[in-house]
Amino acid sequence: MKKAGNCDLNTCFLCQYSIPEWIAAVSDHRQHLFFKKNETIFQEGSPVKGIFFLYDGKVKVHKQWGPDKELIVRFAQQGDILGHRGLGSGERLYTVSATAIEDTTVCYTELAFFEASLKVNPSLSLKLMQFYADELQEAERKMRNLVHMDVKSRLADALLELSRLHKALHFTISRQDLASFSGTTYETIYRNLQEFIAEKLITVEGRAITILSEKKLRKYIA
Amino acid sequence: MKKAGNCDLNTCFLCQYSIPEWIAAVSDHRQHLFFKKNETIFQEGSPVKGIFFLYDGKVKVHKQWGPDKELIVRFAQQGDILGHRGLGSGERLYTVSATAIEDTTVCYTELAFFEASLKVNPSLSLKLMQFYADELQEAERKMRNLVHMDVKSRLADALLELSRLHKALHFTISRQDLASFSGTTYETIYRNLQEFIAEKLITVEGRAITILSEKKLRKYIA
DNA sequence: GCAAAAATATGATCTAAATCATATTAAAAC
DNA sequence: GTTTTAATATGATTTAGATCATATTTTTGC
Repeated sequence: MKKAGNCDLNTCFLCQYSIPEWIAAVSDHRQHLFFKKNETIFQEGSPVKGIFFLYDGKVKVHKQWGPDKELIVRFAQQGDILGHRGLGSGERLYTVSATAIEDTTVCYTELAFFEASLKVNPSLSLKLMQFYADELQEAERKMRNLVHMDVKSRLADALLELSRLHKALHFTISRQDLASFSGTTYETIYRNLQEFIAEKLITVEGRAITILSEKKLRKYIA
Repeated sequence: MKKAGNCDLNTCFLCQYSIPEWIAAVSDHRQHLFFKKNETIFQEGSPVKGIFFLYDGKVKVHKQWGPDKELIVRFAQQGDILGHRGLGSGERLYTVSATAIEDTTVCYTELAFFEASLKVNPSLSLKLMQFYADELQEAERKMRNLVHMDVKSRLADALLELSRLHKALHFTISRQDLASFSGTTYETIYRNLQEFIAEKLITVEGRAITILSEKKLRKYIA
């Protein structure tokens, strides 16, 4: 991790929903950080010192289980806030890890500054609250899916979610990450991908996946 | 559902974190509702008109799956807010159902009034945000448990959670609800309860469960 | 550029937990 | 207070998906 070039003060969650007068303060208090692919941005269990905003790149937000198992709870996109789970009432420890899955630039602000920003910018608070509500809904939907849907349906859901995030029918992801995101194992993902390929719902070249029929994929979810 | 006696304007999430000057307004805008055991307070998929606060009784917050499967995401306690997931950015539909599991009194306020309350009471907004952060953390922890822990461990987790909520080692819950809360089926819960009884970690009399060894139960989770 | 590590491919085996089936008991409704 | 309905008890059967094993390919660190 090293410092990186400046962000445009216009892209991230913080800048987008702060009043114009506050942007100068943001500019003073932000810090740019660069993470290479596979570098850890923050680690589950370590103390929360600040909040991150993804300026460029891709990040997976995940929970560890033992030495070699994980669950990916979210893929963060440009502009997204990272580390906000630490704002809860308990001890201030990150409850998830964040890892760059490609070279990534983030803006960082100390917790105190972010909390000041919330006080100064009502619409930032409001948006953050909405964001929490949305994430909570999504987490609970996923919980229900884990309990009641089979792997193939969860994989279909994951593929559609990834397509939505990338705003494209084509995207790149490792099978391992796809497994961790679908709440299953590599082997099971491998087999189910084969099935989707055979059914001509997707094509796969290495890590690149292309959705051929969003519609048919969606049928697996309902 | 029918009207019920007045609340004390001191118990619920809304009153607790509103400034004293606002309480009169709350008093004017609240409505008391009474729900008998098994009555639905609100239904997943129906439009959000307002927010509820649990004054007395017990409520399960659950997601439906098909005609006869569900997942209980939370048991609400006295003072708790209900319906707040509706505050997200999407369409204003409840994403969960809430059902009284014993005779229950709730306070109800229309959405507009609650949103006004948020604007007037910064500490209410702050608390709500913390509450969201906490719920999100918990939901993601449960997701991880669903993926990586076996049923027995999840049952242990559920029992300890129920004990925490009731602030007692003794509580009452149907096996069906315990299954829906642990993300499994009635039969599997039945068998695992038998095992815990055999191991002398709990005793069971009808729907009443008593935890004998919190410590040993906790070992199943780590 | 090469060695080591990680990710992928794919079959074989195993097992936890779902489903099915049926009896019994308890609770709620009329 | 009896009928209907829902919850509980418990064994038998099935199955989805995890785990294991091993070969191959790809990526990454030095």
